[in-house]
Amino acid sequence: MKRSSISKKDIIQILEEIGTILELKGDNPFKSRAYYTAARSLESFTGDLHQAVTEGTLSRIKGIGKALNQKITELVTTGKLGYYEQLRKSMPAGFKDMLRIPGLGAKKIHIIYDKLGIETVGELEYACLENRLVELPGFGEKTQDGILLGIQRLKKYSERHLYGSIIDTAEQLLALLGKCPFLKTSSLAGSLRRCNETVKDIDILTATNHPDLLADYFVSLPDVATIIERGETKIRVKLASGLPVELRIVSEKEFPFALHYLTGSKEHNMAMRSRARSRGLKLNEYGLFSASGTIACRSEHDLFHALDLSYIPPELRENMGEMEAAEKGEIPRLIRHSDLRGLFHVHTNQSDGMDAIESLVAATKEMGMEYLGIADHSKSAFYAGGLDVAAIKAQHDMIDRINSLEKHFTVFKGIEAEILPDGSIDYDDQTLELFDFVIAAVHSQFKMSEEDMTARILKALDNPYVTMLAHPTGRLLLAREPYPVDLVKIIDHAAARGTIIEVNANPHRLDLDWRFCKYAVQQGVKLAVNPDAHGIQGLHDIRFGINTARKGWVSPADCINCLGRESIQISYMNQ
DNA sequence: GCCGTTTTCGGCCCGACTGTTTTCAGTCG
Repeated sequence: MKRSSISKKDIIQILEEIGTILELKGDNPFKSRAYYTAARSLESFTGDLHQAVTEGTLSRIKGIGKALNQKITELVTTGKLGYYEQLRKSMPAGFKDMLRIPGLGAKKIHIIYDKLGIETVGELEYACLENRLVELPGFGEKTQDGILLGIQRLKKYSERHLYGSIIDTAEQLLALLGKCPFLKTSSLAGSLRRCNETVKDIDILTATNHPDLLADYFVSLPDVATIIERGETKIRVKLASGLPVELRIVSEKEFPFALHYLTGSKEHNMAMRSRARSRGLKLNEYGLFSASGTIACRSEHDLFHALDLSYIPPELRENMGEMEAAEKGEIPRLIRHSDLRGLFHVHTNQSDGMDAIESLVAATKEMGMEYLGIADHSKSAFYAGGLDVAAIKAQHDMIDRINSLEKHFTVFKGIEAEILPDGSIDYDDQTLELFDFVIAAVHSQFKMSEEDMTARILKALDNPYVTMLAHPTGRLLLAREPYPVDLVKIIDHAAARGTIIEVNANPHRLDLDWRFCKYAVQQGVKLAVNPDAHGIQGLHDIRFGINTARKGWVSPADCINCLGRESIQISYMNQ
């Protein structure tokens, strides 16, 4: 069979775009949903697409039937899809951007196009300013104002935010709400509660007997800048920073159902509701109902049990296998912050870190850890003050001195060594031998082909001194795309060689991605949740890495830094 | 376009809010 060079990512994007175009064309909404569903299925599919096409196993993937099988096969073999090309030609390119304007959907975009001939966001903005939308059927002054405001906001704010950059704001908001005398219970919900790496807004759920008074309290909080929407149970506002917040208000009795509903994901909710429906029940955010009445649940645990499922932690609710696992009672005991016994990948002021080893040791002990793995940059990272051999020896002397004074704590000697473009490590074996562990990392030459980059990293993993692989894709969330690399190959190779893969906890990285953690764990790869700290403050980023690991189905047994210091020394440190 | 313990056709999660309407359509999550 012929094969094109089209990537899985390209295919996913095309399927999503087809879904969007069908939506815009006013086609059967379930058809467009089928394309979105297929795109999501491919996202979590870790097999080789070319192989699946060759072997005819594509239709085994959930959500891919006859038609999508054909289309994906065409994409994989030719790199193109006639249906998609035609579809794209049949609709102005600007419609896709218009769909991003809040309050504007497929139907309204069509009316605007049919009556005014508007095809782009720019034209639309101009038409609003000329007051030309108000006369359209179903439109009015407020709609036009809303669209104009939406366009301006779209220009001003990026749509997504890093989890790490808004979780504090969210928790502060929750704490402020906690001071309201009418509040009974509250919780964060939405993608923030599911610990997604980036989120669109803050979702908060509250229970009270006095919805009006709680709502008044909320909208009068000093940080609330504008009220976007205010109903009896749902309020949407923007904070002064531009961050959207949605508050839902329910009764205490409804709280568990609403919490589950508002936590999502949407796909998980749909699966839950389908499951309820198939048992003759109805599930919504207010309760679980049978023909004879309501089924009381005091917690989310009760709700899952009522549907014959074991409890599914919020992080796993992505409809990526959690329903099936919960049905069989196979949800793993996910890793927790308190399982951690030590931290690797910490930089000192000897390369580009801010603090001295002694301070980092004290801070790590304060966190209840038994060991600390120092890993400054290696010599090729001159931009970061990478260590030459003399500096390494000086650092090791210092670590020896510290260790000689510590009875219940060990500092391990490590290095974040550069994987050079040819896949070699930037120290000779003699130098590498000096370390307890070596973290291999790519920091240069990102613009290689996927094939070359994969070969580069595979070769580095073959180096017997390499203990673990740092941030496998080099991505910076919302800032820099991952370099092209075949993660499945990397993970398979790490499994074969016993190389550890890092889950980098820096909130800008969170790399290895949770979608691949699950695959790595299934292949028997051990992971290390590493802070990649450049100072004492950065040590606490570890919590973001724990979130990612939990989302990736990682249990304590899969994570080497859940081992005590003696076990880790024996099992994983170079002798 | 997918799917099957209401199965090969006829469903597909379900409700809140807004704005434009006189009872609902569109959008959103």
